[in-house]
Amino acid sequence: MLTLKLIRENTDEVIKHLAVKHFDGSVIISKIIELDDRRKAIQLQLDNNLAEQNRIAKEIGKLFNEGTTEANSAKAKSGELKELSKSLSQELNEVEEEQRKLLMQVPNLPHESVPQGVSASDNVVVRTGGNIPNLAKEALPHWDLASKYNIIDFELGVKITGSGFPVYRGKGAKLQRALINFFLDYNTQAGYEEIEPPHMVNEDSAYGTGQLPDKDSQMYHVTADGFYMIPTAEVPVTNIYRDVILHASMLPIKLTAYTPCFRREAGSYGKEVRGLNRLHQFDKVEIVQIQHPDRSYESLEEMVSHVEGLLQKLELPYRIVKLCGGDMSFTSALTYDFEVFSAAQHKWLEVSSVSNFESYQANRMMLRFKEEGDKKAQLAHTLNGSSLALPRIVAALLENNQTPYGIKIPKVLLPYCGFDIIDL
RNA sequence: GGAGAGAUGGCCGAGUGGUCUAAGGCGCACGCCUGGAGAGCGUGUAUACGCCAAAAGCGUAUCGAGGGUUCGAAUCCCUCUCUCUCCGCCA
Repeated sequence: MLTLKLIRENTDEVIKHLAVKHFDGSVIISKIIELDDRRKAIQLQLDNNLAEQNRIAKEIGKLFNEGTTEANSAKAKSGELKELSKSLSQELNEVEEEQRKLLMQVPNLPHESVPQGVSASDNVVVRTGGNIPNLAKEALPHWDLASKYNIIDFELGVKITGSGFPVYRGKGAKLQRALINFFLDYNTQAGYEEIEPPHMVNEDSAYGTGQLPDKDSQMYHVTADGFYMIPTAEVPVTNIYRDVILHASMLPIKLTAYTPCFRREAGSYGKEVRGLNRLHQFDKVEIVQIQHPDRSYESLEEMVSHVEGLLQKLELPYRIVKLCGGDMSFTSALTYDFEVFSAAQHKWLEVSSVSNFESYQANRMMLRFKEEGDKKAQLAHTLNGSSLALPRIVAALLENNQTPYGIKIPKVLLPYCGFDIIDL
């Protein structure tokens, strides 16, 4: 959520920047400011009114203490004021709610370095690495390899739950565990504190990171208890600091967590989602940083090279793209996507998305910090990224490393797997 | 799931209708004292919104959340949430 201060003080700038995200803010912004003027006027009147009521009540209290029980005219006056206060505060609530609703509809401002563009094809490739293998003509896509070596069973998942819930078995299951451990170790060595958070969250948390109200159809909702299955560890982990005021000296806070992720992804079926390409449940290791506004872009770059290091160790061909205005998420100010090349599908697959949300999430969840000696708390910046999402990494590993005699496992995973090849 | 007890500031904890402008303590910050430290003494110690060009200052709200009674609610009433204890169930 953008701050009212920013909207009021830099109205034209805000509208101009929103246009990069192809969001026409002119009408909604002026509506928000208009509501804000009304809000202030109402609150001034209400506050004065309440102050008068308080004054009368104290006076009556004084009379009682002095033994006088007659205070009927004051009581009547207070009654009138109370009526007025009631309608004013109702009006105030309505205005505030309407303003909040509008504010929630305004996306985060893109950073000035965000490239212009409307779709993924306008994203800018900033770096590439690794080598794309030359596979034989008879090379198999990962879903065929998965069944050939009996390491992932998609049909069995359908029987147990439904499509998009694969069953990993044998070396396939072990590979999952190896990747998770490898990622977590790599992150904690870089100073991230390991967190194991709840896999379901309440409504407040879902609002805090922005999954609600607009993306509720993407989350599994446990209606009996009002919980949501987490679509990413970002939600529970970032919400650790909801309604918290930190000391500036505690920044940056760096956290990492492995969790399964649950996404309904309603309505998307077909070739694009075959095999591991898109699932309802998948494993992911996430990194989160809470940082001082002056240093959040340094952190973003640090997180980008951190994730890049993982892909290099896995010896996968990758590219890093900077998302254009039209392809960015609602809440992000700047996002780098990481893609690996899946050689049998001849496709780049997104395996990580590293973003700086600046104060957009922090404002929504009241995550602030106080500078030593300062009286006023200010909003922190939040950042997060995957390091990494497993299924597409597995897809690329299987396809790219296939040989006639089995699938080779990257050296870095050997201590975690205990094997260096998946064969028959 | 059943029965009971609770929820007060950064923390502990008092407070059952009117100087609550929330006692007291701990912690923290600053000052005095000291050769230095400690002890002691003193002062201060939340958040949001609004008024004000800004600061100072002032106003309003906040004692788990929401509603109600009353001129006046931390205190009384209703609803909800959460925590604890006991029982039941359970990895």
